[in-house]
Amino acid sequence: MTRSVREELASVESDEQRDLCSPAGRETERAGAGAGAGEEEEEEDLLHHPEEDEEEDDEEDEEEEEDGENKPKRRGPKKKKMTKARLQRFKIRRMKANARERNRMHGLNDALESLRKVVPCYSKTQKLSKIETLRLAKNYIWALSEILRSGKAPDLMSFVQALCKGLSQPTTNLVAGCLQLNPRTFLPEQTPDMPTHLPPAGAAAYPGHFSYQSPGLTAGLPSPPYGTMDPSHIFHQVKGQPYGSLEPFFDGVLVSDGPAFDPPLSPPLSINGNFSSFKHEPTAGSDYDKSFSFSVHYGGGGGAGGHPSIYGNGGPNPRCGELQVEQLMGFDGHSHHERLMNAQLNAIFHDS
DNA sequence: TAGGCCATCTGGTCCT
DNA sequence: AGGACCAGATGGCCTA
Repeated sequence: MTRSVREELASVESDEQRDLCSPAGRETERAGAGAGAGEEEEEEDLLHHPEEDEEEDDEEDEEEEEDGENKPKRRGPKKKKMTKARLQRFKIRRMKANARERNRMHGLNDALESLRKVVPCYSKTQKLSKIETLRLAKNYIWALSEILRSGKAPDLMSFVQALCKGLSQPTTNLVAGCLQLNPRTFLPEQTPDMPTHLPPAGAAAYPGHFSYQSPGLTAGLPSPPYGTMDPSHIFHQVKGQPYGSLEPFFDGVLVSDGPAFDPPLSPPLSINGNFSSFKHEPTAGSDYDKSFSFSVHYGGGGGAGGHPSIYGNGGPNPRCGELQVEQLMGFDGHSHHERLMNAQLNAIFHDS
């Protein structure tokens, strides 16, 4: 091994060590038991390549010998012999490429994690899978676009239906858990005996409390702790953009009194209307095209420090007569939930 | 134990 | 030549 090759190899190896020390690198370590071991084996194989024993010097440009006269000439670039030096360079190149690929995937996963935090259902303990995160994000974007396009706010059921469209059952259950809803109340295929255009039984039966039914009623419902459906997600703001694209729609309603990135987490909103303008992709078995005509009031006093109206510790919203977001959060009590939400919001808004 | 999810490795392709 | 990106393969972990 030449000196330069040896140095480069050491450099790459130290890079990998750095990977192992980084947070993402711990994942590498976990999987390293599998793939990493395999890599070592392969490297061992490469190092003991049969051709290697034939040539010990650095002749790299020597062309591969033809196996025989009878064999047709191979097209394309001729393969070069794997000399020891070439083998080492190949190994180094491969290790570098692997490290880059790892970093790239870590970046991708970081971005996905950021996405998880801004879609409606976020939980550190019950992470959405990658594909479900993307699906939920797509639904979420679409639903918000519909709000902007139609100028009307959706009723909760329609909104949740839109969010859950195409999601797996467990994810749907998770979203339901976040909302403290029973998936049966908004999944048409799961409520054969209940017309989907009717208000959910839970809402009708418990006007002041959107109860979440026991997991036993819903196959595959994950165990607590669930994530939370943070209402601020619905009107999530982009860093540096006080109200993002929602500003025109909620112009005059939202209040900003903080620094550049200190958004009022729960703007005082009173939303009425239906989501009948929802247009869903044609999906087999999809029955989401029905229109609903509920109304949801998102009351709130706004301001720094959390969700005053949602938690009931701020200015009450007298306009909220039908269904308040706080009523959807059927946890034990405000203090507990507030802590939960604050922690989550901190994670969301101070993460990046 | 099968299936889902995930991280990683790897070789190919394209681009600079 | 080297980096970014991609898709396939592989093996580990977890859960029903």
